[in-house]
Amino acid sequence: MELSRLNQQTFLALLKAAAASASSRRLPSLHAVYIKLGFLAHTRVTTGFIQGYCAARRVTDARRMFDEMPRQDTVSFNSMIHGYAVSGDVASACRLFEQVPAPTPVTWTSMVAGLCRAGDVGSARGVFEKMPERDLVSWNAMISGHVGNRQPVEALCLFGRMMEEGFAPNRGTVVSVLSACASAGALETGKWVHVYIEKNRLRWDEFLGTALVDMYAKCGAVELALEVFAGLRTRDTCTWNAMINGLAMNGYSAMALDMFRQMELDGRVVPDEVTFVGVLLACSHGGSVDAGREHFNMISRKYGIDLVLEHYACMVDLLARSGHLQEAHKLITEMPMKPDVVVWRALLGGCRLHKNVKMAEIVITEMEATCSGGHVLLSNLYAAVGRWNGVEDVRRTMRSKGIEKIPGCSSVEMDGSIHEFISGDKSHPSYDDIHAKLIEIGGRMQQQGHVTETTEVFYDIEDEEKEQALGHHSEKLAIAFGLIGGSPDATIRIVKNLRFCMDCHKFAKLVSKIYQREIVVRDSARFHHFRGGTCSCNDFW
DNA sequence: GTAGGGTTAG
Repeated sequence: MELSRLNQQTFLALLKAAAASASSRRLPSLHAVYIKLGFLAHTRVTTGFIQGYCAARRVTDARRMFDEMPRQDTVSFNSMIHGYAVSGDVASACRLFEQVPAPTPVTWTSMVAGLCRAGDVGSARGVFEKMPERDLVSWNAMISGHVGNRQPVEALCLFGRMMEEGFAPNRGTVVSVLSACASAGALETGKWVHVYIEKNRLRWDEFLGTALVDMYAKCGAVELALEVFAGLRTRDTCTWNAMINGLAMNGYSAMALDMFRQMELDGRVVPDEVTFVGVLLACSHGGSVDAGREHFNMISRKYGIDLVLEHYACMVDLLARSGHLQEAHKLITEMPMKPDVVVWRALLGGCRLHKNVKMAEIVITEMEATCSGGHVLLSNLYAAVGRWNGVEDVRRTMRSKGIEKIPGCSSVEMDGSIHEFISGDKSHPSYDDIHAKLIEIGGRMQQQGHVTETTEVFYDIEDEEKEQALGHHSEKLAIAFGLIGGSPDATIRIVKNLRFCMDCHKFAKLVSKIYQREIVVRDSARFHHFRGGTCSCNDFW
């Protein structure tokens, strides 16, 4: 039977609608009609069904139709491969990829994206490099794959290569690249992208606005984030979330809460669970326990949003930080889901801050020791109160369980490229200069009568040795590097993967005073803006 | 528009 153009379009429209509604209950009945009318030979419509079933996470049904269709074309192959890739079945995607008669950039890109989604960036990159020809989307897929797998520096390098090869970035590209800049703290590159957007008049949408606001906020340039945010025509929930969270991370707690109020007043968008992570973060960094409790209660009562693990983690963090250790512990025991290591670590952090060893020991026995974070915190806590045998015990436990301490890593952007420093690493080409600078800094600090804090070094060793070990913390290397290079009045911007230790925090404060340099450090929890010997966090983190 | 790439939290 001939399927008229109208019917074909009607069918495709119906399919699209059916696939869009998450439950996809209508797919089977559409399927039945389709069989009854004998339309199986219509490749386009069958492909539509394949996509519909894939979108409904019914890949097996999609595959059955694919196998039954009389003429499989490139598009149906690609749709099927993409379906496998999205569902996480990379093996099947690979097998089918081998059978495609004439793979196009779309086919290859589906594989690249699928491997990235599955977390195998290495293989994805291998496939990407093997592609006979790449188009813009292929580049975008690989760039976003690196970003999604926490490899922002690789993403930025690839972006550079893409431009060298003459591809003009589009919105998809810049959104991913801005996200890379955000996680790497690459402000200069981010600014360049901003200029590129304006110059080439890329069309603004919520994705682009959000990515730009987020980039500025995550690079510690709050004023610029606010400026962009104010100038946006359209803002969705994500955009507001990026702004609220950006303010919270940078220590502007009151402004973050005010922004949330504005969001409510605006009325065009509805807060979601992410919004409240930002709001609670603001309360936490501002030390506002009461506001935190109020907002926490609001989440489900006023907004009907289900509380998720992150909300509990924030709340435990807030309570524990401000010394309400019992209440924090009680909240953990009462929460409806299994607490994860982030939650326990938040409580442990509070125990360390308030030097409550007893509670910390309870916590450590209650939490399943699967991650190094808790152990390191406990070990630091023992060190802080001088219980060196405790430190050694924890170390031994970690060794026996094969838990490794995550190495500290700090990065600095210099002249548009990112320099990474790993704790204790001596491999950077400028290491000798950095080392000399660190000695110079130490000398100037001593001249001014400052003694370094040594309580957070993990072993009971002589003080000089401890200082030596501290000298190698990654943020110190990065700060020294920042002092050597760049213009003498430029802000030194650093991104660190772990939290600041007490000593490095003090170090940064002193450097900002002695060298009259602004230093901005984003650690794993928040921002620290150092200026004239003080920090925006008021030593509360 | 029958196919591939994009933002926020943790």
